[in-house]
Amino acid sequence: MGVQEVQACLDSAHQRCSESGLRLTQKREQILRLMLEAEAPLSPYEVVDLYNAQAEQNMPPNSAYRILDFLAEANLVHKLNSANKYIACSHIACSHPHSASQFLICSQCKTVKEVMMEPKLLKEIQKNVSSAGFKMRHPSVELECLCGECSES
Amino acid sequence: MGVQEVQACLDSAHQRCSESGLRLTQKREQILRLMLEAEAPLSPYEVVDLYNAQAEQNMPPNSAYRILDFLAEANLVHKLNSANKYIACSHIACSHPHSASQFLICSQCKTVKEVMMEPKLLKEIQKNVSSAGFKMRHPSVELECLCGECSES
DNA sequence: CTTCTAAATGATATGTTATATCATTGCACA
DNA sequence: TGTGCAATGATATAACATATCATTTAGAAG
Ligand SMILES: [Zn+2]
Ligand SMILES: [Zn+2]
Ligand SMILES: [Zn+2]
Ligand SMILES: [Zn+2]
Repeated sequence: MGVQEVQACLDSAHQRCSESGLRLTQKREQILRLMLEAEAPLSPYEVVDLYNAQAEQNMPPNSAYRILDFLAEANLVHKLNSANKYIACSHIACSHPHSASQFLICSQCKTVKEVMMEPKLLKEIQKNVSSAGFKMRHPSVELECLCGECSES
Repeated sequence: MGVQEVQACLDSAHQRCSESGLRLTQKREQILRLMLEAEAPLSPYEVVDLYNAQAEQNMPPNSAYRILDFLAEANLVHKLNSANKYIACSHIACSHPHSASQFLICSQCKTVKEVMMEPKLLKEIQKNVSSAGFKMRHPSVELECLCGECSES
């Protein structure tokens, strides 16, 4: 992701946060930028290492955990449960509201693609939930895949 | 799950394993029984504790990890990525083949319900994967929910 | 029924990840 | 310019996961 795209995401993130009364502090913004530039899933400890290398500071692990939690709560990053890592949302600068996503994860090269679920599909899933007497709060659809490149070789 | 149901699952598991050339050893069977009786997600360390309490033996953690891995590979238990726990498959004794499942997880009481995905739904998900140029290997659909009881109170 | 072999399990150590607790900083608001 | 609460830092430790090598066990071969 180019510098100007990253900046667009950060701007959009600031706007969205202030609209919802969330505080995108300097540290949180720094971590978000880092995630946007990484374009790959990062664990909290990997975030710490990257941050400390770049900023020549010393962020403690619990701060990384807290900040990633915040960003995930704000839908600016997503947690990939199958890897216990986080990845920047691919739709921060998009105008449409963020609905549920499918995450296509290449088991070989670890590339991740975030695809919005069509309303029809989401409704289909929702239907099964309701008929079991449950109420859905947050779906997590992670698909272990092979990406185009990796399935060729 | 009653004693006779557990036994039916174990019998079915033995049959399925021998058909696929897998070895459902004594330890593996003991752990599977334990999971069937628990009817709740258990972490490897919880399995160790339960086993050691019941059998008054001392299973090391790595054995629990290995055995749970084996059982998951054999589709006799499933790994819940969002909790890093395992739960016995609800369809061991069923005659139909095991396709992909949705896991409805109550965030409050941690009840889990495993619901088979209808082919139509699976195909819908698959479609999005293909159109992104990926090949699906193993879907993980975990839905953070409130169960019937918990959503009332 | 032995003996052999590979797979499974145990023992042990250690690396990694996650969290708990309290102190300190810094920003919003009066 | 204080005052209070949210955010972050410092530190310790708990919980989780894995690596390595030894030992046992189960199945195959003779
Ligand atoms: Zn997103
Ligand atoms: Zn790939
Ligand atoms: Zn199942
Ligand atoms: Zn519940």
